[in-house]
Amino acid sequence: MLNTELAQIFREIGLYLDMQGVEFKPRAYEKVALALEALEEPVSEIYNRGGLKALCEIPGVGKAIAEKIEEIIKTGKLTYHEELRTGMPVDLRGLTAIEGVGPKIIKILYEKLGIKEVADLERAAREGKIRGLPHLGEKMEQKILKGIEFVKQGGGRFLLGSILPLITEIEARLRGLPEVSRVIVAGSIRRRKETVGDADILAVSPKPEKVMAGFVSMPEVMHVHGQGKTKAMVKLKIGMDVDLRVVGAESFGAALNYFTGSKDHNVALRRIAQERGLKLNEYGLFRGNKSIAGETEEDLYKALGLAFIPPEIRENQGEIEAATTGKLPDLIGYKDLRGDVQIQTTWTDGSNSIEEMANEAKRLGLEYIAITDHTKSLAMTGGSDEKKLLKQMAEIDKINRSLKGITVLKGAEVNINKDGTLDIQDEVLSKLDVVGIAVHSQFNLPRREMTERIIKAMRNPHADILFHPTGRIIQRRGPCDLDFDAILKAAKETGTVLEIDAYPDRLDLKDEHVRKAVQAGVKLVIDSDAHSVNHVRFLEFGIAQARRGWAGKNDVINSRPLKEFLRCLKQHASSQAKKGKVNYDKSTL
DNA sequence: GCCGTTTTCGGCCCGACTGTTTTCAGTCG
Repeated sequence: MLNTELAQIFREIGLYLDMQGVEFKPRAYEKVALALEALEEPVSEIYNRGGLKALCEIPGVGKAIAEKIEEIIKTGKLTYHEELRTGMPVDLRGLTAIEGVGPKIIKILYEKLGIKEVADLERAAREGKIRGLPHLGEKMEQKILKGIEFVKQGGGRFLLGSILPLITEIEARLRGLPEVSRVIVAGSIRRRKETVGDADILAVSPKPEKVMAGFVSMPEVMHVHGQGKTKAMVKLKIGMDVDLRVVGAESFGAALNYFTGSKDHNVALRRIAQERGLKLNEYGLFRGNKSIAGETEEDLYKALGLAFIPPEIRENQGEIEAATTGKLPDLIGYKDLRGDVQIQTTWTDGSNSIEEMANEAKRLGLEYIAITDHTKSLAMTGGSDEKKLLKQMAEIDKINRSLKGITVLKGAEVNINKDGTLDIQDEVLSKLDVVGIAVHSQFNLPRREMTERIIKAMRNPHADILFHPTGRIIQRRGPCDLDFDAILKAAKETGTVLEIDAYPDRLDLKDEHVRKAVQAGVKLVIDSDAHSVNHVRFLEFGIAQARRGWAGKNDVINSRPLKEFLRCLKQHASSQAKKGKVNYDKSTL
């Protein structure tokens, strides 16, 4: 039983209890569902390792839920859940995915019309049977039909990198309205989550109605869900919902904090406020009726006794504890990178030349780049063999002689064969400055075989960086099944650096892996995986991912000047150490 | 049902908007 399946059982119990009007328990079950989904280790393994006691260490799991988990692991089902489902056998997951449909409405639909699944609901709505039910009228009937349509279109989440340009433009346009003094995009976009479900925009204005009117009449808007005095909700033509909220300047910080989330982070902050006899809402932090903070987020955190917490790590994953004890990490900054070390060119499947890529990187303020075209077993990209690589190296030498202000390093994205060997001979690899290794085929090997394959490749003395370590492509391909802890251990042992591939649909490593790597003391690079000059700017998404994983500047070696960067790579470190030029000590890297 | 350097019992985040209402329930974030 997968963690997500367990989570779904508990989520459904929460919904059933919600229907019955039970207080507080629904939230306990929902919370446990989220906690289980966030776990990397299979719950069954936790149980096998430490029984009920170990289960109780999962946040939100107490004695009662631990016993329920045990029952599911032992029997494959949960009697309590089965009983609830027998009482109302409906497709909770499908129905709650429809906007405006929650547990109470589902109960009414089932009891009055016998609706069990989305298809039943759609039919009933089309036949006009929804209107007239308690709490349901003609408008809800239409809203439900629209919601079903949206779900059918696969509506859901959007890649951060694909929607950020549009949202930034909308933000700029709002800022241009004469009635508006401040605008900022909050929500999961401000936290730089890799995918976002909607956009939350916050504005300060003395005339909210005018701002609302300007917002809902923008050409990108397809539908207005709702429009009040201070809040409007629309759906854009691209299918994404955008909420706009207008507040007064005195509440800007509190509102920004509230709309940035995450929800869990906010709940935790409010609890802290409460413990101090205060009340926190989107208008400010209050003692009685008196606001004691709220104009800026900095004030707010300070008044709660916390250091300022960067938006990227507001997930209630330990950042609040760290902020109380002064142990927040000093995150890498958006301007801290000095080089980009994965770049493809027209030599293989890129669309720009080495010089063009170098000039773009220079324009963005970088000091060095590594050209890392594909290698021969990736035939469809025209991957380089040894001969072509040597030719490219000579070409790079030539380019470096004429290029000013940026250095081009010789590299390759070397393919890892199925057996863990590399598809370029060591003799040629030894001549490269940067050897990236990557899996590009046979993604579905069993966990053990895949892990051993990659570790074997990492043990090659010339392999410097493991590119896109899990191989996932967001919304298209899941990660390879591998033992990430074993990969980290091998990285530490061999001095192999792990990549954060900043390409918006890769972002591989992802945030939680980054955090593990940082904790393990494994070094990272952030690079763009650019295949065109327009892609080098993707570095910002990689930096965001690194920040979400609590990485500091020190953890990311391409934040260092060129010479230092090279010293951090295996082959350079060891070869120069041999020559007695550098005191190579992995522990200081 | 969970949780605890104020608690093993008594708390559990808070408000906007909509649609259905005749003062509010449900959903959402």
